[in-house]
Amino acid sequence: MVSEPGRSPLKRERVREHLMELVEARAPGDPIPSERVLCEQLGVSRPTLRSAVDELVATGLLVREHGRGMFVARAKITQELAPDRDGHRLPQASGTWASRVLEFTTVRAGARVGRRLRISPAAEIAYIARLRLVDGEPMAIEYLHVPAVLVPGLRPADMEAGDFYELLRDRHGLRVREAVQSIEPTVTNEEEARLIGVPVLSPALLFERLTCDDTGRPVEYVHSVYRGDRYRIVSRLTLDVAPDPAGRPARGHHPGIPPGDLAGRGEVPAQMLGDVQPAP
Amino acid sequence: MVSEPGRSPLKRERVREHLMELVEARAPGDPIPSERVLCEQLGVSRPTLRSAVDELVATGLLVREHGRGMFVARAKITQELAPDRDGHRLPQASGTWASRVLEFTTVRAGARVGRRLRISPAAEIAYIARLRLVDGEPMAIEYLHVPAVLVPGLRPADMEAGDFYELLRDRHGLRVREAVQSIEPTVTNEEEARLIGVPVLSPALLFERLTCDDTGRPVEYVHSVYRGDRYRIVSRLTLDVAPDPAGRPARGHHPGIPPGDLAGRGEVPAQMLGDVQPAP
DNA sequence: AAGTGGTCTAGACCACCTG
DNA sequence: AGGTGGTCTAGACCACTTC
Repeated sequence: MVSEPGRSPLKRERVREHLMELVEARAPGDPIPSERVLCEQLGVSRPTLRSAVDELVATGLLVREHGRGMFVARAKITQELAPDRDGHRLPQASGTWASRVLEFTTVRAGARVGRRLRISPAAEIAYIARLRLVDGEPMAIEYLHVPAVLVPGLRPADMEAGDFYELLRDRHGLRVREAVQSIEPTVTNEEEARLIGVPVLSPALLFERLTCDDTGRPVEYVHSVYRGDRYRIVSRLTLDVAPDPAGRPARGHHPGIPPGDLAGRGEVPAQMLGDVQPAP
Repeated sequence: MVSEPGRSPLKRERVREHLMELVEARAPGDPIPSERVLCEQLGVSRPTLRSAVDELVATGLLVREHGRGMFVARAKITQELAPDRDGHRLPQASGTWASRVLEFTTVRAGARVGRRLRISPAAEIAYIARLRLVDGEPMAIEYLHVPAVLVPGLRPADMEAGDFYELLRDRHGLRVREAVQSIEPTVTNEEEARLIGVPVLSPALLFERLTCDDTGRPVEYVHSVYRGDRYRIVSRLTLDVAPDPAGRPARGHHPGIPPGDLAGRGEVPAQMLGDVQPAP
């Protein structure tokens, strides 16, 4: 059968719109019709239908459950941001954090990690992969790299209890002082998706952090992936547009706000958030 | 033809591994074989091959160009994080920011926005959609909502030049004081992808911000989507593990570091970064 | 057993780019 | 014209869940 050749801007998009109406007409947790039923109703093949569903799943509006069906997501990914009546109380961090060590080995640093930690690529490092859990639910996967000479006798159990930085101080005499951290959006690959329990290609936050001790020596390089459907960064910013219009400009004093929001320039304090990486 | 039923853990994953080897063996910008050639080499159908490619494109390792082919991405999505020899200089923000107004209308707030801005759903707001550009390249799409009574006479051109907060102060007598902002990872939908020039389902950062003036009255609600392949947040953190082991715990004094990195508890300062949204 | 989502195939047509 | 990626189809088999 040949479909009408008129301008039909992406069948997938049409299906997505229909799905979004279905979602909006239902309450969180409600089931929606099965893939095969929707295919027939909409007159599309299953891969096409599934492709549209993929998008809503990635956006966090729909969830699939294997032999059961598809359901309107319970936790809206964009939930209420701001203040509950009195004050400006921010959503509090909650839940109990725990760790489960997945891998604990000593390996050579290699070129990439060695460069970051400023040690020889042949130097040994403790490599730890651990799952971070909140109230027993996987929240993130974390890959730590620490020069082995700095943490003799480190055991896996050490990485499942307490504060790692306190351990560095109390047992190894290392005082962390400063860290440079980058945050960027990513999507989960197969391994990450499996470990933190989300679909492949789900939104996630990628953290990279290089931590130095009080002598400026790098002590840890951390690479971690946080699931995007349950983790967000919330910050309260104190703004201060220059009280004196003629005085020194107050630009660059708005940590956490993307620079373009504030001015036509790009000067941003390295101090906190809000930096741009120019494309090489 | 029936494929050997042995444990073949996802054909797609096998293809992805092969593709990653191809990428690593080439320099940025180099072409890789065409989809049909790869299908034959790997013995998979084209949808399967494309599904694997989709993942690498989303990750930022590959780029597709319509009638031309597939190429190793030029800009590595995870670029060098840390310090260039002397000091700890952070990558500086760079480039010239500009704005292009896409839509400028006055509409009723509606339930969602009205609630956020703490005004009647029937109250009018200025709704502005604008593209944010860096050196002429699209970087983000931004949706502003400002109560119309606060900004009489606001014109589209006002939103393309200068600092909006300074405009609020100088022309409308509003002094922004505080903002609550959330940052979460997301993926682009069709509209966002088209506007900022990335593939659908690319990683992106979703900002939401509610800004209040010095009387605590909300003056703007902003929702913006930043492309993930060219934008990242970089911060320098000054850490301070309690110098006195017996004193009050220094926990919660590490802004920007996910709480689980520090302790088994969940107490995190609302002050800055690093909050968890429990699933409702 | 029957229904669900998860994966994969083989082939088709289109739009775009390069000779 | 011939290659490339972009989209879609119709059908198959599997794994999981429910009855």
